[in-house]
Amino acid sequence: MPKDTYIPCLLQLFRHYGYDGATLARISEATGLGKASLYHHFPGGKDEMVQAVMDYLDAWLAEHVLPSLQGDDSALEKLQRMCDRLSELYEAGRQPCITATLLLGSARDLFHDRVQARYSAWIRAVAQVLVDAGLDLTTAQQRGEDMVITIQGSLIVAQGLDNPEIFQRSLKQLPQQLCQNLGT
Amino acid sequence: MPKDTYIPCLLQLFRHYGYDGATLARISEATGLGKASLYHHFPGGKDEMVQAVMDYLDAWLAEHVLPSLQGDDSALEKLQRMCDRLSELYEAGRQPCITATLLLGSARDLFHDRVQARYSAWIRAVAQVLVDAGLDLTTAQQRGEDMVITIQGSLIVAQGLDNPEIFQRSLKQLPQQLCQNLGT
DNA sequence: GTCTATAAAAAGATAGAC
DNA sequence: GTCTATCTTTTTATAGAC
Repeated sequence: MPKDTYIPCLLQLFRHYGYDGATLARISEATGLGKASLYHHFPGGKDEMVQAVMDYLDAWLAEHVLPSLQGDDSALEKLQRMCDRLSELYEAGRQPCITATLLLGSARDLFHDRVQARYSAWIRAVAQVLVDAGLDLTTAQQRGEDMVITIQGSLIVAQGLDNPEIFQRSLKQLPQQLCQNLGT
Repeated sequence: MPKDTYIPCLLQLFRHYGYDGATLARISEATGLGKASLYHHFPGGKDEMVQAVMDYLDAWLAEHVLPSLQGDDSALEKLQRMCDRLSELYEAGRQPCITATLLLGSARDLFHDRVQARYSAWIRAVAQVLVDAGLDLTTAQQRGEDMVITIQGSLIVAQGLDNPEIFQRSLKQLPQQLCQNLGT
């Protein structure tokens, strides 16, 4: 089997257990591969596995999320499309975000740069949509930050209260909030 | 030294490294205690250490945060006082939250109940303030959830972008947002 | 590409002296 | 209450056969 086959499984493991908690024993069991086979696909060990998962997600975001912000329709419609895609990514609030998991463990230093780059790009893309809709740059930037804050926060709280609907409600209200006081 | 001495140090370790990442070696180095001494104070090992940290935080919240929601002044003033206390707890956005760290690792099952209880109590307390100020119960409950979402989310993003000011800005805007459309 | 077997290192935990 | 020494288990990683 080509190594890409195992990426979704690795994503699942790392976002649930974190870098330290996703042990080779667990990974071996979940993928059905022996440890030696895992090192055949990922000679760099867990480090390389996480990088591969991040590559996969970067591609997914570039293909499915960011394009939803393009087009001729209104900012509100763009942001609603984006939220629909994000709901898929996090399975309607039932799945944690791997960036949060990586930021909050001992592997922070290893992956911080990648997480920072992704957050920045994402915030920038949303801010651009709002600037195009007539908002000033500073406010647009803040609302981009607010979007990531709301996504990450509602995923945490959904986990903490064991209630995915908290994520769903937040996501539903998000586009309206981001478009508040837009001239158009 | 009595064991309470080491609680703040343990809090620091667990919220930064998570349950798995806070190894006995690191704990030993940070506290200056040998492993055997750690087991003298905490016979249950790391599990008991985390429980002790959670006890400490529950007491801190009960003593410093929840009382700020009592009194005769306005909802806005109460929530502003609460936010000031939270800023201390998270050192103005430079420290992660231990509940998020515990939810996102392999120790989730061990501590989920405590995290859930804390979130619920906190949400309830804020909702009560808003109900007393005239808001309907459903909206008040949602705003309580929004408060935890904003706190947790902005701490994550502040970590991810290495910029504590994101937390500070969110916290500053939070009381106004929670009091939106209040009759009084 | 996958396996069994094994090694090497790290982590959790305990015994017993001081 | 703290230490050194030791033990057990887990985890990461590799060698080499198929």
